[in-house]
Amino acid sequence: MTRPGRDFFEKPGIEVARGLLGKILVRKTGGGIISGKIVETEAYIGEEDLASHARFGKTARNRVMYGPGGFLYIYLIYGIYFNLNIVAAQESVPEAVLIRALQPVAGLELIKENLEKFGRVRADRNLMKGPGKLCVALDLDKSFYGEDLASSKRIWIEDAGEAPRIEASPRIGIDYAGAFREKPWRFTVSGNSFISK
DNA sequence: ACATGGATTCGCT
DNA sequence: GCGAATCCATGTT
Repeated sequence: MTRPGRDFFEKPGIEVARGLLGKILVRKTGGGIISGKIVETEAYIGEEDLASHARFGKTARNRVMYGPGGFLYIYLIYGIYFNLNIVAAQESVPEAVLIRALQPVAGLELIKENLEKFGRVRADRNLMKGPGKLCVALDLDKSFYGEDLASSKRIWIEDAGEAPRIEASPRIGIDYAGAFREKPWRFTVSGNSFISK
């Protein structure tokens, strides 16, 4: 297992979104290791992408998107859930990849504990399907904003050497995005049952 | 300051 | 497959 370095992330967002599929996201908590295979991603590409948080330019919230690739962009959505993004492309180019679903690999008990703690989410179904639940399962919060995947000791990516077959489709939940609504920038591992839809 | 609205989820059909 | 709840951080759209 090798850990992708800065160069892996400092490529166009679409390439990173595809490249992340089949890789393992590892989270080290006080209780142990949680890990999952990335099976669903979405790319958000630049200020002209009307679905992207960068569409209004640089703000306090999205500033990390304008930094170098490989850092985490985490934000609160609907007042309750966090979403996990990985910044792509080079400094000053605001691109990011939303992680939408993981296939559990290790730490199933910890995942269930985290979901139970959250209360709203039942622990017995669809463990890491959907970006909000995935963050609950991994016990991620605002303190991970700006975390560096290339050097962090509590969250990182490992390359399992897999090159899965990939399908592209329109992104989820962005009906407001006008001409960008139909862009096929959502990527899934072909035939995998752990994707969110 | 504060109204706004959302890169969702769940539960019901 | 669809509709509605939910609620706080964000940007002032």
